[in-house]
Amino acid sequence: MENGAIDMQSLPGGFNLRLTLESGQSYGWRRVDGEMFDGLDGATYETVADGLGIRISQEGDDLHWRATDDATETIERLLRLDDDLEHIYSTLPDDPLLDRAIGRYRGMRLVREPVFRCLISFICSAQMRVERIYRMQRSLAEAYGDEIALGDVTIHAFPSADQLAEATEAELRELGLGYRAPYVLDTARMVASGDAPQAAGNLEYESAREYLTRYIGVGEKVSDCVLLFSLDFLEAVPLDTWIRTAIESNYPGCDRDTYAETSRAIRQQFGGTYAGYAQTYVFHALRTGDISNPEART
DNA sequence: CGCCAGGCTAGCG
DNA sequence: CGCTAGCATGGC
Repeated sequence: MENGAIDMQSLPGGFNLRLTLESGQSYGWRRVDGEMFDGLDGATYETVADGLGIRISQEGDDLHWRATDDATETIERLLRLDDDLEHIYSTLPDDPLLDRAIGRYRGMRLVREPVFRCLISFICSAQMRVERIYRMQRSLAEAYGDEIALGDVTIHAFPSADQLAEATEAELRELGLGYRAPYVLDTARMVASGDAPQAAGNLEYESAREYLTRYIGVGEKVSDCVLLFSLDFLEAVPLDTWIRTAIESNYPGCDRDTYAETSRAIRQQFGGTYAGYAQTYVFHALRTGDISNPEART
């Protein structure tokens, strides 16, 4: 077991652990000192990544961690501490909605999620409330994942594709996955048989989005989530219900006939390269109701 | 009770 | 191709 702290004082744009892990991007961290969204500061979270059991919490400019081995590089990668947030903010457009979201959520970073659990998480996300998605992924981890001992606590890893491929559809329905159960199972079996989603990483963005729809339960929107939250396509803008609402009210010129065309328009509206950052700030603001949309029709 | 949630698939025309 | 009915489950 090792302990450490990462000093984030000099990190451009800062860092906010709670916003980063409770904004519906990653469903792979479990909050251990309370339920998700209960608003407590100094929250503590656990996950397993790179085979390491990790527990982290934030106190001011320090990100404290305890892990089964040195987890510094893993944490920096998972939480995108390599992103220059100030530069990214500077590429996003000035508009009332985005300005207020950035002002309120300064330090919220995108995540760089392990791709298989990201894929499964967002297959499960279809027609599902964010709060329930967290519980579903935790159920999958407890039912099929490895148990990692960290001191006197046990952390459940998200199952590998091989592990999840051994489940049955009936079991997954028992966990409350509903009609997504066969999607999850078929996708896990595809990945387990060697069809790796990482292959999308070598493609140009729109080709990559098309590529991931090969998996059962993955359409354009879920594909965009995987590209954005796992595969470093920061220009990806998942067109979910909240973003579509924002497009209608705030960026009506971006509303087109097809997903692909609306995607191009909103990506350009959000400054191109880091458009996915804008998407995530707007998504969190509208979903939580933290910010009343200045352009919304009442 | 009805409605809706980070949509997708299959099966039409 | 584009379009849409149907889909599980739980919380309000």
